[in-house]
Amino acid sequence: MTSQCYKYLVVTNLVPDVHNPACPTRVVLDRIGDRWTSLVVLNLLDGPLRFTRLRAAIGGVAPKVLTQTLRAMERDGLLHRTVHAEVPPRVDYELTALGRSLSTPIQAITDWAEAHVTDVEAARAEYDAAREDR
Amino acid sequence: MTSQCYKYLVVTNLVPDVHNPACPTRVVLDRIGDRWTSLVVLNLLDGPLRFTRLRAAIGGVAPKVLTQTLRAMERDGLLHRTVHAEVPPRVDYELTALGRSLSTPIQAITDWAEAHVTDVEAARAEYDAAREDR
DNA sequence: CAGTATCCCATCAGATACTG
DNA sequence: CAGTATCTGATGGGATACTG
Repeated sequence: MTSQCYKYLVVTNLVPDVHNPACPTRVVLDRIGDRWTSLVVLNLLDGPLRFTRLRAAIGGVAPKVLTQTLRAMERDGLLHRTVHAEVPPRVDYELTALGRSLSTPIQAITDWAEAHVTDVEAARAEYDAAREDR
Repeated sequence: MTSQCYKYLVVTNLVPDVHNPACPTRVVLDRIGDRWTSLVVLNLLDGPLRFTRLRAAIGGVAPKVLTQTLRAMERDGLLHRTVHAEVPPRVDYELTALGRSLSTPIQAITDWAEAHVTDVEAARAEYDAAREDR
């Protein structure tokens, strides 16, 4: 149920800490592994955006889902949500320093992906071809 | 439906490539964002393991799920699966060079998590406390 | 404009039992 | 030993319509 905690694995090669409910790396993977969080981070790096602009910048995200994503990120301290007392309403989303710092691991993933996606796709094609021969 | 591709976002700030079905970063996030792949990578860094040993090393993963994970990783060229013609059967799982290289972005995530998990948890506590006051 | 409210589905993941 | 088969539930994500 609970998984090994990466911290102890990487640092000391210890046995699984089965009763650790909040493995740091698991927390982060659950967040940036979702569909939209990393795109939100990248799109807000240049400065704050309001809801509709952000949604258009990302593309293809339903308003409900974007709201969920932004609320979760706000809760985690990754961004600030600022409601301006205007009509029509204006809400700005801006990364915190913590949120901006998340671009480092995201960039590491993007870099790896760019460098190796052709290898992955070749491997998939080969694997699938081998299975088709039967 | 299809999301913006990270490549064009990061490199050129272009508009969403809505019809790109295989955004490299999306492919990678879908893989390492799952529950077990990154733990498999970390546990195989020191050398090959057979199924049951790997399962014990990771801890808490059902055999069906581990098999799914390993098959997907094999298909992506991240590891080799070697069946020895013995009784009882012996199957070794060993990372490829590609699989080992994946430890770089995984490590970037782990590092970020270790460095900032207290910030995230503090933000969560604050957020939840603020909501409870009503 | 910035969301909510509903409904819905696919997928992931786990539990459990069984097998070549 | 190294899986497969089956069932099940949780959750993430999406479509659509509506509202303060």
